[in-house]
Amino acid sequence: MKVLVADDDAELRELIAFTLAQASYLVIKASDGSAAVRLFNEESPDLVVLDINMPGLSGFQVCEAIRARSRVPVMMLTVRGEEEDLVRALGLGADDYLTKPFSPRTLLARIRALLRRAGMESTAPVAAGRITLDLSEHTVRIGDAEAVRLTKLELRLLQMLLANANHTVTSERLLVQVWGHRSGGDRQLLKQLVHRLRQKIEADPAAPALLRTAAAGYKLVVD
Amino acid sequence: MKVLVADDDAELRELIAFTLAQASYLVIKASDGSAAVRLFNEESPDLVVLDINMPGLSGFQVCEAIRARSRVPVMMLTVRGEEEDLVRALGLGADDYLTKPFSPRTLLARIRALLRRAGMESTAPVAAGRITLDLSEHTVRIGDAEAVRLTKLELRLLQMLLANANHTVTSERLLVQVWGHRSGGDRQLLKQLVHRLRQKIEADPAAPALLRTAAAGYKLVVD
DNA sequence: CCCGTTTGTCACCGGGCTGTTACCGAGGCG
DNA sequence: CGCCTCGGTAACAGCCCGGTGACAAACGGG
Repeated sequence: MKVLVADDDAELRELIAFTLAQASYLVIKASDGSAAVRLFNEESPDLVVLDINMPGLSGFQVCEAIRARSRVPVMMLTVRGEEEDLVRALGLGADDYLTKPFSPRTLLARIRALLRRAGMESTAPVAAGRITLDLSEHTVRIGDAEAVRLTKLELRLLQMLLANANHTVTSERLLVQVWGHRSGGDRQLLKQLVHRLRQKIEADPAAPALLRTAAAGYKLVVD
Repeated sequence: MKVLVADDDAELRELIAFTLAQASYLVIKASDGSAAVRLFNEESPDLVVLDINMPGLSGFQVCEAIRARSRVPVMMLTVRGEEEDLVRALGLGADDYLTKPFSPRTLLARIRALLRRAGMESTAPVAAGRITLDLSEHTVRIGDAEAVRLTKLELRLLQMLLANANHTVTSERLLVQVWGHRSGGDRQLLKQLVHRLRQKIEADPAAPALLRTAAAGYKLVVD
């Protein structure tokens, strides 16, 4: 599950990101409004956490831009006592809000409630280069080829790699994100999963062009 | 639209009641928890506003009693800073909450959002493609075929799928929407219900053309 | 209260997913 | 050269999950 967190307050942003990562959400961070809009288009998150007060584009404007093309759940962050903000945010299509300060537990409970309500059906597929991932259908399409059906784990792995396209992701991190393992040691699982995924997405699985082995991990190469 | 308001604070209760009445909701008032449960059973409201701190039965207990038999939207009222309360309330199946004090405008906005989510305020389309649902008659018609009578649960399931025609709806979401289950334990129920519904609406139930199994859920395929 | 309908539960099957073990080959190093 | 490590590959077995049938429990109208 991918979550976009947009807040210009670095400390709060990292706290939220850490909390969500601990709960095995895949977190994408934005430090201002325009970055939030760009990352939303690039990453197609399943949920967006938006601070209202941001330099450049405000949370309202970001919310509006998102709502123009998606019904993804949006949670707004506000300072206490600004009721006008709440009414306006809900009017723009935000699904919920939190009043700062809030506890990590509260944040998690609300986010889970939102995702439960929304049924987490991100209609928009995730894409990078020639690779298009359809999370709701559990399929991936390479270029013009036919869509390939993926298993749950394969989907998670590919989602992680796609979120870091052209960058190496360490085996350690993949283990944590895909299986939730806290300790290392279980590399065999990853080896097998990579192998099975290559069988499905590589033209020549023996000579990987997309899912490459890199130092201490793997990397998804897109054009 | 009928709303049950339960709060032992007479002043706040009347303010809420007045606000809702102005917005042309029909309001039923309860001044303690046991009255709330009794009135809920007698009146079958479309939405419940529950104060957590009440003499006798607390808002938690009332919420629990309501959730044992209904999926009606529940909004909890809490005092500021009691984050534990929020987590507990959402865990018990409450759909939203408000922190006292709040403005009438905020209350109205949140209640409307809740009703919109529950699909009670929108004119939910009861038809898509060749499939036509008659909610009052509990029947469904496929193309020119004769209308088929459905049970309550079958109707709810089909209604959910129809509202998301051609899109996968996760099992988790279906469980919540049809039975109101909070924990995702019981897949057997869904399996059986899908099976029974297929017997009624599919030409060849062994090879489903309409109600197809999809990754992590089901999908209603319409042309 | 009785009886048919509806709903929940149990058992079983079969297929695909996943974890495990074993083995191979390449490369590093004494 | 022998040993070790590490990634890739294959094979296998257990497990999970969806489909199905049978039956019990709960419900509901006469």
